[in-house]
Amino acid sequence: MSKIKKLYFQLKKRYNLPEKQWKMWCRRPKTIKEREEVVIGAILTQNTNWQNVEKAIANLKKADLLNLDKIAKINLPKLKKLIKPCGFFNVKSRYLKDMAGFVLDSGGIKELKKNNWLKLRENLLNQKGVGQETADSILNYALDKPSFVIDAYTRRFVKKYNLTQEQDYEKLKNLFQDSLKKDFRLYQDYHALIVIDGQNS
DNA sequence: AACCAGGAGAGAG
DNA sequence: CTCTCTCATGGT
Repeated sequence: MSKIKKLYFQLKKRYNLPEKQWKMWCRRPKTIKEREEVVIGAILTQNTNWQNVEKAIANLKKADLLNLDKIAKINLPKLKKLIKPCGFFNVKSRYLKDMAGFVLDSGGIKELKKNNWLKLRENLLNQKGVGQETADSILNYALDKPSFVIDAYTRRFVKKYNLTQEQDYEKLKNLFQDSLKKDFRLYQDYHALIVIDGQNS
């Protein structure tokens, strides 16, 4: 068994991965509304801690704007004001609107889910404001696709357990994917454990 | 008061 | 292709 797989069982046992430990960013969305929230969160959380994102999301929810249709229509200054707490609001507001447009033009979340996800990943990467991490977050968390997310937590995790010296995003991604069954739930759980382990050390 | 927190794009060399 | 700079807020 690979080191990565062993670590998974080890961490799962140590942290007893129960539903209650699942916070918003690692909870499995079911409804379209929830999936759209994940997409929005994926953009807002860029280079920001989750607490600030929660404030921005709370603002959007309070204004009843926490869905892609509304985001696509709202005027830019208003959107900026609402997402201000999570920083970089000038770029993120533009990214959000672009993303909303992209999803809607594609026929919505439901249609996107039917796409070949490798092709969809390419399309996502062509969107301004969507890099590899954001694309994989959307694919894995919002669309139930087995695309492993490499982020700052994952990189620290890899270093902490001496899994490899590699820094390249794709190579790190493959390191995990090649060692694990292609299961989007497993990828989500693993990433949640990586974050929990990172916060407990 | 500096520094960090789940990134990505644009420009320089 | 790799490096550096910029975008900006909130908590410690």
